Amino acid sequence: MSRERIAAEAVALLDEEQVGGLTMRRLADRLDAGLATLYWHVATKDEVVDLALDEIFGEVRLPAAGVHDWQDGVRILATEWRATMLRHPWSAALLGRPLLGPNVLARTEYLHSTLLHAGLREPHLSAATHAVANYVIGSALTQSTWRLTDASVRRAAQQHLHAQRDVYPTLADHGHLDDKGSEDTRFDNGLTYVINGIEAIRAGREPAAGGDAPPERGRRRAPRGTR
Amino acid sequence: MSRERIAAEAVALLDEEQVGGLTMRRLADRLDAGLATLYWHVATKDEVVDLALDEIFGEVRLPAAGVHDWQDGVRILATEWRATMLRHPWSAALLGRPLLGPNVLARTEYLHSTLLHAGLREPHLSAATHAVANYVIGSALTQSTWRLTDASVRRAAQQHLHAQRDVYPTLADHGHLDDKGSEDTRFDNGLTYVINGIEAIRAGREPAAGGDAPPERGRRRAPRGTR
DNA sequence: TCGGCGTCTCGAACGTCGTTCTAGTCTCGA
DNA sequence: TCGAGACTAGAACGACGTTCGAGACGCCGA
Repeated sequence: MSRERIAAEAVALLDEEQVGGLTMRRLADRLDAGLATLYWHVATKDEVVDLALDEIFGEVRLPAAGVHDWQDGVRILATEWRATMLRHPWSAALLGRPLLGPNVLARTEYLHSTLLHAGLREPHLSAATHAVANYVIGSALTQSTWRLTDASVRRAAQQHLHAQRDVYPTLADHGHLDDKGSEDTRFDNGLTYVINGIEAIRAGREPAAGGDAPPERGRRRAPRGTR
Repeated sequence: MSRERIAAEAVALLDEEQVGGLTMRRLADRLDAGLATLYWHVATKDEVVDLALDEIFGEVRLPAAGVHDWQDGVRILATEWRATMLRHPWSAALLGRPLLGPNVLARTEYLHSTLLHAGLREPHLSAATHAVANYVIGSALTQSTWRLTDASVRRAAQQHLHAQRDVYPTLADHGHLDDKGSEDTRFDNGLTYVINGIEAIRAGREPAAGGDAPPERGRRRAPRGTR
């Protein structure tokens, strides 16, 4: 038994039975091993979850280097990232832990360096990096959750919304919970807003509201009176 | 004992001890009641979680109606929303369930109607609504998670990153995990990208990439040949 | 060849959790 | 007075995460 096998089998178990199905006992059974054996290779269940999460982030293919402009690069990465999370919908519910595995870091590295080479500088460099990542995470979380909710609850919610159309007029009238349009298209459009918003700053078309930028590395704050 | 007290006490318990501290037994103790009593008022623990989540979303103050332009309205709502989630960091980890409480719906209603009155139409109306919401959720999730991680783990992660600066050159050089700048500012900047991106579409300054818009309600597709 | 020491395996158990069962108390209208 | 609901609660069940101690396996120096 190896950590790789544990990670792979944990992913398979999660794919089949979602978060509630991941049990140390069940995982040990799948590995044809005793429960204590599993605990010899892994300290806690949280560690298994971290392994499973980083495992699936390894599925996110990085765009080829130097082929795309920054917008396409970001768009490809975000799309791949989201697709991976939707392929493993349990991942969204488990994000309440720091993601520090090598695969996750590699994807963040790509995103950050792409935006850096696009010409972004602090404070917008890290703001843009987080903006894209957070948009992807939030979208995947919302959508996975909705997808994992049984159809009966979904239908009940929709009826509840329409029954209270005086309280929620806009939501009811526009069928907020209905499956209107493709969810993929909605994600793409939202991603476009984010990318266009970043591009406007990058190209200097918008006032760089900025905020308190951290002092540049290796550079000192200008002495009083030089400005 | 009432559902209101249960919700309030559950929030208090979660605030003090995070997700792991919420136990039906502990909650019953805080309510000066037996365990079975609690189960008479509430069917499952999930129900308690739903109550607690909707309870804190009631803290999100809606912007005054008709005072702000749509950008300020969205910005105020998003800022309040995020502040509430950061005030109760456990909320981020519990979002893997459908949010259908009245308080959550009321906030979504405000967001949706604000964007509608700004002039947005499908497919951009729902795309923009989800974009703002998902950005807020993703940001709050990322930040709460990082905040709940003990300082020792955070330090270890930073050192790990710098030790492998050949693997993650950009992240290490820019101190990706360091607390650079204010997190509030970073959130504000990211929100600006999203809002500006939406505004560009709304004002027609960007090609409305669109995608497959659902047919308008009550309107039929134009018959063949009329275009 | 032997003995010993890491590596790996595992059955059994502990404590805690969510949940249920059953029996009990209280209040109030008929 | 009495009976039916509203409400309380002790005790238990099964499943979970985790730990303990004992054993099996292979390799290496003596």
